[in-house]
This record gives sequence, structure tokens and C-alpha cells, in this order.
Amino acid sequence: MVAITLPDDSVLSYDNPVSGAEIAAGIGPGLAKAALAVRVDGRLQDLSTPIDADAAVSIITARDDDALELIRHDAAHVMAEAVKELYPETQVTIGPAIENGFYYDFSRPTPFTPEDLEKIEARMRDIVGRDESLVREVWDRAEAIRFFKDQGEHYKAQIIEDLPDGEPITVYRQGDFIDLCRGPHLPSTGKVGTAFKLMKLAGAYWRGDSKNEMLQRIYGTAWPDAKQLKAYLRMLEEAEKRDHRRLGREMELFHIQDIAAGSVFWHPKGWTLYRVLQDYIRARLEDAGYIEVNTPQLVDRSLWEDSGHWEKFREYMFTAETEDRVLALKPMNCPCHVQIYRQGITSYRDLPVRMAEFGSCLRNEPSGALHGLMRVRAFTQDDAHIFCTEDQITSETKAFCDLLMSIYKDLGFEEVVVKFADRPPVRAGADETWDKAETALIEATAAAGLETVLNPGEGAFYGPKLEFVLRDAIGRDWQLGTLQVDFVLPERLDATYIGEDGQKHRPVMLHRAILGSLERFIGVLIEQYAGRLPLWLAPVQVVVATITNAADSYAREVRTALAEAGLRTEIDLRNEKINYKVREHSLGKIPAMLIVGNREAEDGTVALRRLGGKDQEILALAKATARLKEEAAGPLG
RNA sequence: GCCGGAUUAGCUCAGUUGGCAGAGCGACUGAUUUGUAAUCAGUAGGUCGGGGGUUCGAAUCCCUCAUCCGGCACCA
Repeated sequence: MVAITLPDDSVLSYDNPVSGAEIAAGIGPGLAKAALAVRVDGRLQDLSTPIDADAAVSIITARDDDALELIRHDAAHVMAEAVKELYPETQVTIGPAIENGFYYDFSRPTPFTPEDLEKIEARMRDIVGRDESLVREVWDRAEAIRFFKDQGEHYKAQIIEDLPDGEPITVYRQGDFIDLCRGPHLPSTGKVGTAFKLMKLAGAYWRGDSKNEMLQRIYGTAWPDAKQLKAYLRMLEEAEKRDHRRLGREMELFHIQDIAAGSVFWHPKGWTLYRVLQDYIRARLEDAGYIEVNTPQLVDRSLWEDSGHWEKFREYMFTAETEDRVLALKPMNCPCHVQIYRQGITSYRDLPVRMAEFGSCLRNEPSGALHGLMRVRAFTQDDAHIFCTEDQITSETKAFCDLLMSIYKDLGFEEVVVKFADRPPVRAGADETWDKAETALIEATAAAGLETVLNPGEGAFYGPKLEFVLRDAIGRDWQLGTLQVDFVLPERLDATYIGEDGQKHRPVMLHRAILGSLERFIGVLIEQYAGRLPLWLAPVQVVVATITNAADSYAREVRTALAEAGLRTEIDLRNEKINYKVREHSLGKIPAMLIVGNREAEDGTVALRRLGGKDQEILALAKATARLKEEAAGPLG
């Protein structure tokens, strides 16, 4: 007797083990046709797998979120089958569902070409049309290894060899294609549907390790229906328009060129944005009890040897030589901050010391990592190091989280992912120290009301860290803020304080940044706003534009009034139609335009037009100026 | 760094089999004095990413380097 409880709490009883397909058929022919998989006591499984014990069962159809992952995973398998049919010499490796789609990694001596992708996609459509059944089989481990080796599928054989003992070896048959897979899968290839598209070719290391062979990865996207596929493709097109590299050019903010790969040429408008942001952060830090310092960029290698960076990051440091010394361009500020801390003697009464610097750092990033403003070789961190006692870690961390979230909110970011990266396999310091540091971080984030996602084993070698992650226009995540607990550097560079007991003690260092790098943050900021920065951040806040040259002198008066109110302005007196000027400044993402013609000049008014707005508003000059000034004040008032 | 693709005017891009290097936008000049997302006309603008090779002849074919794009790896 098997009792199956359905989501509506009704119970069906069967004399023998029953499959999901049979349950669906029992409920109705419509459901039998729509069924894709079943969830049994919370676990997703194939329709065909018999259920031999009492269970809560729900039938998954295309409408369920679970279906999407199945469709994508199956699309990956269909792609593998297509590749094997077209290029039998190819070895298949792994092919999971991912956000928005799927990929499959292949090993093949000759590279795939974009034309191959078209052929593969066409063959995938054939396979979907064939509607091959996906049949699950449990195999004997040794037999499975032998089978895949005979097939020349050495990667698959290796995967099986590395599976833990006792793990059942399941394979899925679809047509003549047999793939090792944990499942579950859809009942047949036809259920994948036709709303998929192969997107791009990429290299990817076997098992994610750069010491291994590089495989060829094909990425695809798949959706339940054509409408959703189309919407996704349209979203990608829109995202492209928000790309900070494109907007940076269109808005005349910055450029990057070959002669200085990985460094930014900031143009006047971009540099204005940079300074506004920096001034804002400076004010917030001052308010939060930080002191600001500035430290050398060229520092003798001995300091980096003492700090441990020379050993670990030597190849990513730029060096310079003078006479008989080797200097490094600083890749980070912390060792220098310790030098300032060490001047004189610090009492426990002085702690915490919150030492901030807009530190210009240089790192020789691998060429393939460079990406617009997001990943550069020369950047400025809004860095600070908090020297404190162990007891102060929790309160300092909480205060930092509060400050960071408040700043992100001011800058327009409400959705922040906070990752907690705990101890890595190779690390410095005793386990008890790590226990203490990790606990302190978790308690502090909870106290700050933040939820964290565990990022296992990804902490720095000297301590656990919090990573504050924002997402760019195309859905890529970028780590911006960070907080890292460090027990090691104070030891290595001999930082001390005198405790209540009159004895020397080691302070703890909290490495922390909010924006991360000014460069990267501005990149994310541009994409977040699609270039339409709020008034207080916009490099040019108002453009005064004339309708005819007869209004020129009045326009100059208007501009002067705005400038006296502290607004960043430009004036457009060109002999062009107002349509032309409006279009051009709109494309330049200028938040406000004051348009003046003969009427305004006579009345002492201005026509205020907001970026993207359809209407204009006629206001007395003084009123318009006062209003814009108020709006431009920003979060600091 | 690795895999794949790309590099032609300031920008976006076309350029057939190896046979005179093109368009649109922008810039400049002139006309126009204009009422809320492109006024008209004209002019200028090129080491076809750099270097090497094959060829009577190379933007086009080969080699090499650089940079960029998409991933992967890395990210103190």
C-alpha cells in the first residue's frame, strides 16, 4: 500500500509502487500530458521513477519554477547529443543549468566556430522534434567506467571514479546518446521546446583549475516559451545600452586607450563625478570618526617582504629600481597605515583608531581580467584600517555595516548581497582565533540587520571577510565593499598598544572599504542609473539653452544665477534649433535644461525641462534656481 | 595568463575572387534665428592596430606582437 498525498491534501492509495507519470494520468489526461517531473517529499525526480513509500507528491508542469531548471538542464543534454552526432570525436564533460540558461563543456582538438554553433542549434531542433524518451538507468560502477572508457569518454570515466562510494551511478539514455547524469530529467526531448538559443563560445578549464586542460564551453539560453526567450534577448539588448564603457564615451566621462591599458583617462565631466563622490565619502567618514591620511606609493620591497605580500603576490606587483634598491608601487595601503600607527605609543584608550586613505594602488592584473572601469590596474580605494581590540570587533563591524548600508542607500543601491567568506584551507593563525573572528563577524552583521550568504573557504589567508556585492547591467556581480578581520599583519609588522594592565598587546586590524575602488564603483553607478545620475551626482547639472541668439544675454544672466547658487552648469548659445539642443543634451544625460527664448527673456522666467520629461514648466528665474539648488543638495543637505 | 572572436575616419559599421578605401552620424565652413529628442548645403578627415612575409599588386593570404570583446582562471 502506497499513500500519495497531493498538494490539495487529498490522498491517493495504490497497491504497488507507482510512478509520477501514473499518478498524473490517474488525475487526468491533461495533467498526464503536461507533467514534466514530480516533487516527492521535497525532492525533484523523474516521472518514471517508482515511488514505493508513502509520500507527499506534487506534479511539476511547465508553469512551475522547477520546470525551468529541468528545461535548461535537458537543453544542455540535447546540445551534447547534437554535438556527438555532428562531431563524434568530441568528449563530453559536464553540462548544468545556470541562471538564464545552460552550458556544456566539451573536449575536442579543433575549436568550434560560430558557424558550428548554428549547425549544433539546428541539430538540437531536430532532436527536440524526434521527441526521444529520456530513460534513467542505474549502472554498476565498474561497468559504467568501462563503458565510458570504451566510448573514449575519459572525462566521464574520471567523474565516476571520483564519485563517493555508495553513490548510485545513474545514466540517461536519449536515442543513441548515453550520458552520465544525476538527473532528474524531463520524460522526453520534445519537452525542451523550441525557445532556446546558443549564445556564445568560451574556454573553461576542466574542473575550474587553470592547471588542467582548457575545454570548450558552449553557452545557451532556454525558456518555457518563445515570448520569454524574446523578452530575455531584448533585456540583453537594453543592458548593452547601459554598458558603462559606452555611456562613459557618450557622456564624455572618461576613456581608456592602448597606451595605458588598465588605467583611466578621466575627462572633465568624469573627474567631476569622481570628486563629488570622493567628497561625499570623505564627509561621511569624517562624520563616522575616521582620520584621513596619505601614504607613499613607492615603498621598499622590504616592507612587502615583512607584510607577506612579496611572497604571495610578487608577480602582480609593479616594481621600480633606484640605485641598489627595489621598490614596489603599492598594491594596497595597509602596511603603510601600520607605519603611521607605529609612530609613537598607542594606549588602549586611543582605540579604535580608524585610519582612512583614498589610496592610489597599482596591481598588475592579468591582461584577460581587464574590463572597463570594473577591473583596472591603477585604482583608488576608499580604504581604511580600524585598529582595535578583539572586544571591539563586533561593535566596529556593526558600525561599519550600518555606515556602508547608509551610503549605498544614498547612492541608490537598495539590493546588496552580503557574502560571508570563512576560513580558507591554507591560512595563517590558530583555529581558536578564526573561531573568534568568524563569530564576531556573524554576530555583527546580524546586529546590523543583514542577511549573509556563506561563501565557503573564500576568506583571506589572514582572516574571514564580508563581501558586499552589487550587480551590473548585464547581471554580473561585482564585489565593492569589504570588511576583513586581520590578526596576522599587526603581528608581522609589530603593531602594539599598551593595555590597562600596562603590558603590550596586539591590536586587531579591520581592513574595510565601502566603494571598493572609486573606478569600479563609478562603473557600477553609471550602469545602475543607465547614465541618468541624480542631480547631486551629475557632472553637469543644468544646461541653459537658447531658442534664438536674441536671448543670449539673458541666458548668460540665468547661468550666472545658477552658478551663484552653486550649481554645475553649461550654456548652449549655438545657432541650432531647440530640438537639436534638447536631443543632444538628453543623449548627454543632463538632468535639467533651462530653455530661454524671447518670452522668457521678457518675463524674467525660464522653461525647466527634465531629462526624459515630456512637459516643461515655466518658472520665475529665482524660483527655478532655488528649487534646483535644493534638489542638488544631495544626501548631506 | 588561457580559449575563441575582433581591430577600416572621432563614433557605428560596409568593403565581392588579392586589382583606384566607402556610408551614416560627428567635426569644420556657410546659409538659416529657429519654442522642447536630429534645418539645409558644402568641405576636410585614413600608416585599413604595429612589425615582418608571400605576390607584378595586400584592408583582403601567412607569421608575429599589441590592444579590445566574451568566457575561464586570478582578484591581497
